[in-house]
Amino acid sequence: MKLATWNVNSVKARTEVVIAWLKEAQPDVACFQEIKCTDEAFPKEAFESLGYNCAVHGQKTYNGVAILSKRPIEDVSPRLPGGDGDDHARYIEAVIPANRGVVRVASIYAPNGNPIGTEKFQYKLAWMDRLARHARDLLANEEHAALMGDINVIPEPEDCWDPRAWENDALFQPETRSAWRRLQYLGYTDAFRACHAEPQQYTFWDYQAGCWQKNRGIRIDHILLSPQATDRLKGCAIDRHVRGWERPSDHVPVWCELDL
DNA sequence: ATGCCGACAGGATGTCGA
Repeated sequence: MKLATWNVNSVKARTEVVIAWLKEAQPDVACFQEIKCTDEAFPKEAFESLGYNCAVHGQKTYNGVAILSKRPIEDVSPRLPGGDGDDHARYIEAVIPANRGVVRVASIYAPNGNPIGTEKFQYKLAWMDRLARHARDLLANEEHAALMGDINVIPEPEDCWDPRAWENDALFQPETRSAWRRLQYLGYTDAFRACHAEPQQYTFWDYQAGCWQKNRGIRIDHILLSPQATDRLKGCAIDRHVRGWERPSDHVPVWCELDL
């Protein structure tokens, strides 16, 4: 079973690119972030014609997440527990039946948090705390779970082209990286790092300053697997080439294969 | 240097992203 995540940076502006990638990659499940549209404006029919069911938690202009699945989508919950008054559409979770058992998947768009020293950074940390609490609660189910998305964390210095360039950025603060480690201490595995040791493997390249051409990127899109899902992990990869397509997102898809 | 790019809403240019 192939599970993928991709921050598409507007699904309306990217529909053709997304369709091209779905046809090429053929994921069983695809989690999208930053769809930047309401549920009504989501181009469901285009994806349904490729055989996908859609669960959408949209929002006008900003944020917005979705789950596409070739199999039925069950038990959809369109928010992360604990967000009192938080109206950002940053989380959707559902259960997908597999050949053997089920897999719980979440499409996650964690806050950016810049600039540091502001309420935006506090919001980022509070949101990561909520994510950790919910991730902890999910472990009690002892099920296959894949928490995937734009987590907006650079885990280690080797996950960016120049750590000094990121030292004042919210994505690389000690508190941010601590929140990331907490998810792993709970028992979740970074699927990409479980499969690959090479440094400088990126999922995002800024549109500006020729970052793509110079390969100045960061690895911020992640797949976190529960222990049960990790035991089924067969492989994980970054679809880097998609960044070179016409009118690309600034992020590229990340996917993993689970023996389910 | 806080811009360089790109999407959005709206109908000019400010906000946001990372």
